Amino acid sequence: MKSPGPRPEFEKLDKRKAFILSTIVYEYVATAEPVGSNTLTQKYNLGVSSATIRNEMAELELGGYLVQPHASAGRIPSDAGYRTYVDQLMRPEPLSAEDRRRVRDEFREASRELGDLIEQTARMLGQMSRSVAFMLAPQRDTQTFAHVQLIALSERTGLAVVVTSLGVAAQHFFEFSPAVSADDLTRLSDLLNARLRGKTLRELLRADLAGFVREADAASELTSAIEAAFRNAVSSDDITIASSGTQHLLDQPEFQDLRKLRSILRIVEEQRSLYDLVADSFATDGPSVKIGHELSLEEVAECSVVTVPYRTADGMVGLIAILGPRRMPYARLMSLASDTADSLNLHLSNPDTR
Amino acid sequence: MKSPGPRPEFEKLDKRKAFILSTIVYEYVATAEPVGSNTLTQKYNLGVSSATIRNEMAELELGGYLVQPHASAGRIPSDAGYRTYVDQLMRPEPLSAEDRRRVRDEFREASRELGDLIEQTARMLGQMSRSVAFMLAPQRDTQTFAHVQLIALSERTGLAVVVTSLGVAAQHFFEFSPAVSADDLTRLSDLLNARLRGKTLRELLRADLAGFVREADAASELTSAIEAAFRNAVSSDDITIASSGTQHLLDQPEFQDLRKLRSILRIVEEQRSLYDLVADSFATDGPSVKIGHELSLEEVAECSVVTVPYRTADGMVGLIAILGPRRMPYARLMSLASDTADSLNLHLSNPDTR
DNA sequence: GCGTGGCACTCGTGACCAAAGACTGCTAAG
DNA sequence: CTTAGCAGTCTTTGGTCACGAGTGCCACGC
Repeated sequence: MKSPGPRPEFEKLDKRKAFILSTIVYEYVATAEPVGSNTLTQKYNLGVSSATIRNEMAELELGGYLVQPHASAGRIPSDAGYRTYVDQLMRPEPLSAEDRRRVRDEFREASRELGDLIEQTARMLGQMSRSVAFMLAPQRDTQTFAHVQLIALSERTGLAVVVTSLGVAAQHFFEFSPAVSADDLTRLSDLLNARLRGKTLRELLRADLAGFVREADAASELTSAIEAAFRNAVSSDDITIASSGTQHLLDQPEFQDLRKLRSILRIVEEQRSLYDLVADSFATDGPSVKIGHELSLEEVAECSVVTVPYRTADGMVGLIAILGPRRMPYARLMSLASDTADSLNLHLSNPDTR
Repeated sequence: MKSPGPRPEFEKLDKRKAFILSTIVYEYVATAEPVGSNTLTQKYNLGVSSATIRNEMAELELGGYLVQPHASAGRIPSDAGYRTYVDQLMRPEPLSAEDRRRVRDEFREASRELGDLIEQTARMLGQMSRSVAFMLAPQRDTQTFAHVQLIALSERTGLAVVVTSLGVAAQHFFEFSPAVSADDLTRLSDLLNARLRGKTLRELLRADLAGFVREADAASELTSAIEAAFRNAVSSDDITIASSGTQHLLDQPEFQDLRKLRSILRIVEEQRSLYDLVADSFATDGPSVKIGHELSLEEVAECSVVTVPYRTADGMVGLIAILGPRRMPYARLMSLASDTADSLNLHLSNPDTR
């Protein structure tokens, strides 16, 4: 503690400390065992004795980069340790040729319908990451309106289907009395399509729906049905999330404790929590990482999440996310998520693939 | 072994054996502990001594109704024991007033769109059963066609949306060259709707699509697009299954073993396996139960499943399923599933609710 | 000042063992 | 047919002990 600054321990790490920290992260990620000074000197070529490492490790612990699970154990990285590793120390790790090929080929035959697409991608990522992968569909309010169809199902009931360039965005059952003719519905559909084409869904909400209904000479009761359908379409209440790979959590030594596992599983099943966990990453560019307590839920304080946004042709943003133990192979998962986002972007922006 | 028949042990149980077997099932379901003769005489009013119970239990074991986990433990029911209990011994257990109310009220505000509906129901059942609940959407090939819309997205790409009375059944992106006019698409849509209304989806596949396309004077390339969309709509490849409540498995003592838990989780995540597990129950009427090895997958040999079909207004059949440990409260779960199916049936058949 | 060898100390882990407890099956008697 | 009693078996639990891993610190040497 002879350094001048007020928080000397958070100054930039010297070269040796940096190397030791990286090595500890690397080793701990690989083995899931706390790393001791002996392991370090024996398995890696440090050029100094274990006693020196011990001193360095003690300082790293003081600096908040490492913690000791118990007195006679080695050290493991703290949240801050991982953070430093991810931000400053680790080298990017490109995917293996085989993995890269798999990611690229995944979309060759893929659907363009968004729901199918995110489910398929989630499944692939779950397998390849050996972690929990989940996919958040793009916020819908900026998708481009393509079509609305009011369909008569019976004399008094109908279905409104709202379609965007990415597929069906919403459907809404409605009823009316007195009866409305199928012709009315068709006429109104046609008029809406003519007037609204090219707008975003959000803009639809502000359109003069009542005016259109009058213009089409249709029953005024339909106004509220259409409005409800549009509201439904932009609603972010039903966030679409596909997830896959929860069973991999069971392989992780840190989740042998069933209580921990249970609360994590609960989070993963609650789409809302998942959404809140990563929602702020929609605005980022490229991969970003949240480590341990940086996640806003106590239940996943022992997890980390890698996220990458993906974009559709209309510039809408969805999110790829991979959740695993803090002890995750960050570099590889970031590459995996990035490459997947790239492939997905390509697939979504190229109208000639299907 | 003094009875005359070839399999005397499977003859109808006498009254006392029946009572003992029921009590053992009851007790084991409640406590998850093997049941011994002492527990039985002390907690339940048997009127005979534990030695007598021991003799009876030995015979029940010989008859295949009970097994002993190890020599100095009590007995637990075998698959056959549970089967006998479910088929012959147990009394139906109506839901509590509160639970019944919850099931009834669940659909008051519910959507009529099938996807939303089964997801909501699965969530409710997951909570109320404290087991894994899953919902299989009705086979689609018998749903009634309501509408098809061919929508131009760009000069060379389009989207076909197939709608049934239960909501959107399928969407299919297509492309064509040379370009096709939006008018062509509209004209063809109108003609298809006029010609096909009221048929089942399965029948659509046999319709003379090429003829319709000619009749509408539309580009013949569209034939294959429509065909693909229809095929998509009836395809049972993408079975829709919603599931909920996996975290409850962790509470069960029998799944503390992570290996077991893992393989079950894998099954639950694989929709295909879930489907195969219960597919034959589509044909049943009312609740049915599969116990342990009666399930075709070794991974769930320690589980049981309760299923109940539900029906839509068109007479289509979906499935409610609850999967839990063999040691599940059969009577209650059967009531829960049944009542839910009833409410769902009502909701789906009544066109005035929405 | 920095690195190093050595050493005492702390803890968690796994092995081993003994005692306790839970049930059973069997036998002999009512 | 039922029952009390008893011997036998097997799991569970708790405790002790030795071991090993790893640390922190100190004194020494460059």
